[in-house]
Amino acid sequence: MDKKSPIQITLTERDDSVTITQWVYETLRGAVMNGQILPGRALTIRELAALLDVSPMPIREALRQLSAESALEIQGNRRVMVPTMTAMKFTELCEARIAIESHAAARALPYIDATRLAELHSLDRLIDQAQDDENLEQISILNQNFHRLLYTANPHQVTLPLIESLWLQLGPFMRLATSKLEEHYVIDRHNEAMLAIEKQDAFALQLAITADIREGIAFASTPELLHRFIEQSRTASHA
Amino acid sequence: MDKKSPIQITLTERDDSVTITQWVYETLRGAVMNGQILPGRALTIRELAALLDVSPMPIREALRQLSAESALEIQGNRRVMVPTMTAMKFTELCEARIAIESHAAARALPYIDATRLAELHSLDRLIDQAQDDENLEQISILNQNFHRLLYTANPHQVTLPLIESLWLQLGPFMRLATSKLEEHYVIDRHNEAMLAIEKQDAFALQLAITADIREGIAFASTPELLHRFIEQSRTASHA
DNA sequence: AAATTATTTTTGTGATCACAAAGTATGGTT
DNA sequence: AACCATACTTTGTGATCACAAAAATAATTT
Repeated sequence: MDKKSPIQITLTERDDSVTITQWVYETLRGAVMNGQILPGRALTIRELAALLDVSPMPIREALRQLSAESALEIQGNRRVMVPTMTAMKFTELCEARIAIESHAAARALPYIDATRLAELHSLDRLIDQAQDDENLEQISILNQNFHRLLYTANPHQVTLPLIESLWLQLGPFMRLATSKLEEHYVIDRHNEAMLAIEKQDAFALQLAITADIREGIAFASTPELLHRFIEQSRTASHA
Repeated sequence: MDKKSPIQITLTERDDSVTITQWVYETLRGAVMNGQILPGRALTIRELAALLDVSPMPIREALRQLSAESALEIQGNRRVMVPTMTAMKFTELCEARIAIESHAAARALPYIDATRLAELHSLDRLIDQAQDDENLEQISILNQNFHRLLYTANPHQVTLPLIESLWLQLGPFMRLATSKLEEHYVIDRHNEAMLAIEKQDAFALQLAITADIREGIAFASTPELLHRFIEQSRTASHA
């Protein structure tokens, strides 16, 4: 058991108002999102239960939910693991993000009022600030919040769960991408998006979102770098 | 308990090679898909356990998975139910289908070889046949198979789980729509799609898929009819 | 020594139990 | 008769246990 790569999960204080299962779910979700669990690493219920100091039951439920969200993968052996990434899959995930998120943005556009636009602006300012501080973790979170705030303007919106699933699958690798951030290479596409919102220009908004996603992936990591990392992470699972 | 609307779930023979949880999941999924459970109807673990004659455990797992797929909804009370539909949500689901599925089709196009095209053709013939027999249930299933076969041509495809989630949410209402089928109103957009495939014309394929989805919803049910049914189904939950 | 079989351990699955919170019904008070 | 407090029931949650399948290890044979 010890020969398997160790898992270092950041544990947050558990609020009693929340069920254990929910807490486990959020904890494991965070661990996957932050790349704390290596792709291909087999996860066992009892191991995680011991790690999080709970009974196997909440683990089972959380694992099943994460699997349904494609954050984890159930192999034929009934074993659960973080899915391995391939360059092609990475491309597909990014293109899916663009297709769905630009659609979600256009659908949200008519519902964005002055209040929400102001909120978007203030979020954007926080992102600028985080960029000055070079706080990569923060940038990533705030960027997600920006997108979420945009799409949820549509009160009838149904795509956010799908989008979050894609984020989850890309999570570990987005993190790598941002970790390579060095220059002021990040052109702020959010301003472009907000300008489009003010003009109620759906097409321009879609272009801005598309560009934002594409650059968010490409700004630091060249295709070659990406490719190399992906292949490297696949071999890591053999450890 | 008996004052609640009764649930009539079609039980299939359980294969021993499959886990009970898996069987329960498929059974409940089918029940939701076929509209056998009224939206808004509260589902309890013990009730379903008694109904399917299994212990509460597999029910719990299946419910959690279905909730993660947006097939069921967890209320604040921790109660689980089939989500209620609104006209706006219905529109959003359809538009999401179009956005994602036309994208998935375009992405699959380069991978469709002669073998798969032949399979698509033979599926299409089966659909024609089912249409002659006015076998609505069959048409619905075969139509899904057609779309699935198309999208899964792409070996790196990541959107099918998302698409299936949308199908699940639309399920009960798609069923209504097809139940209104009377005339030969159904123009076959599948031929259009397959022609586009032969020409390797991505844009034409997207148009065909879009038209297919749009008509699949609209061909029998006028917006007014749809609206009326949706409102009606909402009040049904008060029974 | 390599491959195959046998044994032991680990693991997921599913059933049962205990408990607290939510819901429902009941009975008493205004 | 309407309202509220109390008792009772139902329900989800989480822990524990039993078991069979799978994995890993050890033993045996070719």
